Amino acid sequence: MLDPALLRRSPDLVRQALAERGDPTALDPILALDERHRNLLAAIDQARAERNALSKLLGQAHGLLAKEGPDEPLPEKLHPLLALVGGSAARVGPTLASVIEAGGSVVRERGEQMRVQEQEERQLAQELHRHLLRLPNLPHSSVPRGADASANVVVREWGRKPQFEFAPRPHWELGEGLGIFDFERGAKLAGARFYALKGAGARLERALGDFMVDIHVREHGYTELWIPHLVRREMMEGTGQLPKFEEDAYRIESDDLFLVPTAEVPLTNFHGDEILDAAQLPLKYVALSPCFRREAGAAGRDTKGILRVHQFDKVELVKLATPATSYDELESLVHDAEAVLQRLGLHYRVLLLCTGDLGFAPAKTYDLEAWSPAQQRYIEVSSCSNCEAFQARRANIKFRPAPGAKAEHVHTLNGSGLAVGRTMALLLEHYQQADGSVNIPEALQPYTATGGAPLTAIGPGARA
RNA sequence: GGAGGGGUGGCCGAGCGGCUGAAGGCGGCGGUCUUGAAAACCGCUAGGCGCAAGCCUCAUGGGUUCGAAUCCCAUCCCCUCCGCCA
Repeated sequence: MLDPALLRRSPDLVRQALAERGDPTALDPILALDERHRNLLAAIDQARAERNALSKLLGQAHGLLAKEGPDEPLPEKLHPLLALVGGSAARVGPTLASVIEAGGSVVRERGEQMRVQEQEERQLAQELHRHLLRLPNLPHSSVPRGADASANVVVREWGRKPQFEFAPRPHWELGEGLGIFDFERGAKLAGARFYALKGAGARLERALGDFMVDIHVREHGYTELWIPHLVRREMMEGTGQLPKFEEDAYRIESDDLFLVPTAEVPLTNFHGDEILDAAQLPLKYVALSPCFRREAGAAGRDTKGILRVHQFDKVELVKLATPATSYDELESLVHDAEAVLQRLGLHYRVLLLCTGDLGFAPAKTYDLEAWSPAQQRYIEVSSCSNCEAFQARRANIKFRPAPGAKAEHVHTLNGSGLAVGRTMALLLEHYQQADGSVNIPEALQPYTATGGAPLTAIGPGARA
């Protein structure tokens, strides 16, 4: 969600930024709604102030009435009542009882009016909120302008395209040939775009996930989290998947829960409705989780292999940072993700997405794309973004810059570190041999072997 | 699934229908004292909107009332016990 104050203060700036994102959705209806809403609020405010004042005096009058009796004249300090009731002692009558009666009916009337106004106000507020939730984030000033992916900028490349003395085969052929992918049975179980892994394939999936999490925990200082894979609707709203993209998500109707499309949702919302100490920031979390996506609208794309499927594993990185450091944190987040590809020896490039290719919540995004020798193209294996306060505002995540200071929204960042399924696919293609076998890169071998360093204890101070 | 308890400020926790935006404690901040620190003592310390006056917020919505954190109804959420169970 954008800062409503910004919309009011600099509508032109916002309009322009939204246009650059290719989403010139009318800001103007929102501004109009906002104005109506605020006017109404002011009116209600004033009406309520008057009613409160009257009520308070009436309360005192009631007190006197109980003590003194109904025919007491109105004491001096309650004379303001007469003005509020809209009469003089002569018209209303000089006694306590008569003033109370007149006052009561005035308040009742005003209450009726206010009730109507309040109802309208609530509707306006809701409508405004609905609109605001559908407005995408504004691009950061360092984001290149462009209408679509063709305007993305290659920031750097790492490694080299592997050369083969034979025609490299695509991962789905390799996987089926080795008997480690089973597309048919996956589809039998759950339908198209689901698959199964077998033997070394299943092991490789687990190994890759562990390998990635360990790097981030041990070397990059992230705290591992294990989180629910089903989340409430509000969490999906918090990170921006809802309300606009509900058709992309799997939903459990009986409980109105959603299967997470990415661990970004539970990780980012982990501190929802909290005020954090500045000293704890940045918070860095990593989780390995399955991701569920309906891929609505992707019909016909990437139908072969495991690049576009309804369920895959992903290691996700999330940071909560102060606004002052969030862009530095974004750079280091990208490096954290890159480290995994480097360790695996996979050639990749880093892409800075242009305004038109930016997702809904991010202000700035780098994509990591690894090379597919078989398809002769780069495949996205990670997307690292700074969402600034966009998600924090929705999820209500704040921090206190200094003790006693006013709480501000944190900046939220997220990035894949990495998508496990796609990484496995590209790894198979990279390390394939002429005979259809595949070598396991050295860095991964401790994880594909059984055993490893045993966990001997869990306790305070233990490094997980 | 059955029965019950509960949702109040950064946290814990009180709160006769009006003087309660809310006692008390913890935590935090500032001060006194001290060579310094601790302890002790004193003071300050919810959020939102608004230039301000002021208004809103005691889970959410509705109702009763001149007036609701306090009474009634509905919804959501949390917890406890029992049953079932990886």
